[in-house]
Amino acid sequence: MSTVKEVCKLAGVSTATVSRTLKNPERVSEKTRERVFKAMQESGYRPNMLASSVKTGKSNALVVLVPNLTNPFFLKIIQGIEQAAQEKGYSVLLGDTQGEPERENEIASMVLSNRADGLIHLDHSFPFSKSDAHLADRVPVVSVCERIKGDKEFPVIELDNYAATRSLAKHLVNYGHRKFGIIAGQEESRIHHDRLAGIKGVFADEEIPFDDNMIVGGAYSIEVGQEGARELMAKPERPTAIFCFNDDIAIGAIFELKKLGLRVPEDVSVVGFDNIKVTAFMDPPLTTIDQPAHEMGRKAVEVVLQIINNVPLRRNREIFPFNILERESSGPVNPNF
Amino acid sequence: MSTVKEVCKLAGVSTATVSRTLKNPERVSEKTRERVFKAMQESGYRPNMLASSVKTGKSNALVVLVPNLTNPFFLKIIQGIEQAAQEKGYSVLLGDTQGEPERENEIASMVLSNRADGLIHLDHSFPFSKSDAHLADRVPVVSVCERIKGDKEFPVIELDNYAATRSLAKHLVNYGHRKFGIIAGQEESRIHHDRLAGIKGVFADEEIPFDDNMIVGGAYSIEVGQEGARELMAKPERPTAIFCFNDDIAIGAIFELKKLGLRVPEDVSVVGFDNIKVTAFMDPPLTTIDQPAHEMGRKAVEVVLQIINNVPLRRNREIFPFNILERESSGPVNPNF
DNA sequence: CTGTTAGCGCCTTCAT
DNA sequence: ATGAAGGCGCTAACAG
Repeated sequence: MSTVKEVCKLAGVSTATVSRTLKNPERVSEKTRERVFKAMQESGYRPNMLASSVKTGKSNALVVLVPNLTNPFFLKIIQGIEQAAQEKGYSVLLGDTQGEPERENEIASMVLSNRADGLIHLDHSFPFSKSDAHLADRVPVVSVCERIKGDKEFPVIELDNYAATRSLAKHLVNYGHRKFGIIAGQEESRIHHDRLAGIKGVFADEEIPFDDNMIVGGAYSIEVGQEGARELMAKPERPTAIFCFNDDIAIGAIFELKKLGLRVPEDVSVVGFDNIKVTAFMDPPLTTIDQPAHEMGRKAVEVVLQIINNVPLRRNREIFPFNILERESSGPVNPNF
Repeated sequence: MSTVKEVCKLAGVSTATVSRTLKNPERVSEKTRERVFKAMQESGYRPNMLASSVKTGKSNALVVLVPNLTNPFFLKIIQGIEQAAQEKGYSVLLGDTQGEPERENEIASMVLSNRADGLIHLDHSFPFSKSDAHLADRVPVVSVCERIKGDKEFPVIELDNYAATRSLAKHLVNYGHRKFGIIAGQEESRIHHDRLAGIKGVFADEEIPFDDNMIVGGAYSIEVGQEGARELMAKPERPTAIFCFNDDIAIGAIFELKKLGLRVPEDVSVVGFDNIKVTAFMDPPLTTIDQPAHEMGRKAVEVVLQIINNVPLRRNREIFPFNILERESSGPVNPNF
């Protein structure tokens, strides 16, 4: 790989002129510009990004921390991030944390060692290690779809989870359901709270009794959905409708309900959350909440770049609108069930 | 962010000693080592990766080119890549190309500008622009699951696609099927050829006639699966079994067949390819080919690192074993159909 | 408009 | 075992 110097020799100019030809072409006469470009061609010159980054202190890269790469919902977000980043001339460093704190720490530390200028976090954990915590103050961080817990309030891009589950709950209540089950994900997270509160709010409005032992689950996976459905249907008072806190859980739940010989939605209604692509093609198509994941990813990039460029943020929370998709996995309560 | 110099001052040593403390601790006396570490702590020092990369000429990063981030199969590969890279101290730059040549060119050029040391490609296109082609000769490139077309033979990690579709075809023929349809992805790629050849090989063995107008499709998406199924079922001689060249296509095909009032597998058998997670939880669970995507991703990292480190490769093609999963979307031919 | 010069932060001989 | 000094490739004043 050839360097500036070779281009200098070939074009008969100084390094400054070469640099300028690339960064401020208008400050170079057309003649020399052409000569320099030609020299670049001939020598196969490529500017060394790293070298210029050392100078400017900017790596033009963003790190994305994702708890689980195989969750299609995250992928939609990441795709949005990726596209927005490309448009802005940034590249994306991907870190699959598997929810393990050590991995989070290690990946997050990339932004401390100048590999990246900012960090986008798709989980609720504080990603830095204790010893790095004080360094993290100056680092541009944004969280998407979750809120990072801890003292510092990081900017966040999120859905109105409370209103979303309210609308799901109303939808099911309107169908006559009174006995519910919930299969949740990780319970420590903020979105868990918001979603639960939304449901319980409707129950309170409608004076529907609900016992917390009808909440099962613990992770956002198909397997948890299966296990959760089995558990709920073994309760003394079986639910006629089940809230699943994401679509993967709903996929597992529906699979298991069918295996138990139950029909969806004739016997049990099931609703999901996220609207991953495949839910529209399931049997039955899943009633769920559509999150504008792609747009949320784009917004995350926008916000983190504002922080990087010291543009003051309008607000610390960006709340995106949801959309309830009433498909065929939910229906009227079955009086004979 | 503090630099070496501050550590020097605090510890009362030279920059060389600080550098050595990190890279060759054994060459520094225990006393000073401790002093230096303490100084690092106090000043919150983080080595600037970029700066050292300029010196060493290694960025310790790999670029991954993906045609479509939302395809779950690619995600399994990427997860494998990510993990292996992390273990080796490399970070992963992700580039979603959307199959667009310009994007490919731009992302691939990162490896020319020293942002990355190597490139892993999940598509069959030659990723560099024409003007970069001659520079690409010296760049470590590996392709996974596809073979990069062009003059140069890049190392490739792949499945025995021929044998895999052979086994699917035998499976269906054993069930008595004689009338087939195929919904394919992009037809220019090598894997398309191999998979088609595998199927036709079995047809030849069994003297089963097959007309190429029973091949439809054009992309690896759910929508193409839907459209393909509709098209095939409108043919004068309807197939009793359909090969889908990936699982997304199969998902769309099954959805559409049901919509047409047909039962799977009682009326029509459907088989997929890849074994993405959700296929095990569909109704009916999909018969498909399991690819060890995770391991293939890991292998890709291993191979590209060998090239980077000038370790001679044992072979230019690594062929991974497949596994046919006979689930419930395929069954005996229906004589009344 | 162009060249000279002085670094960016780190690594690495070469001395001591 | 440690320090001084030069340089990786590029950028950014400052001159001219």
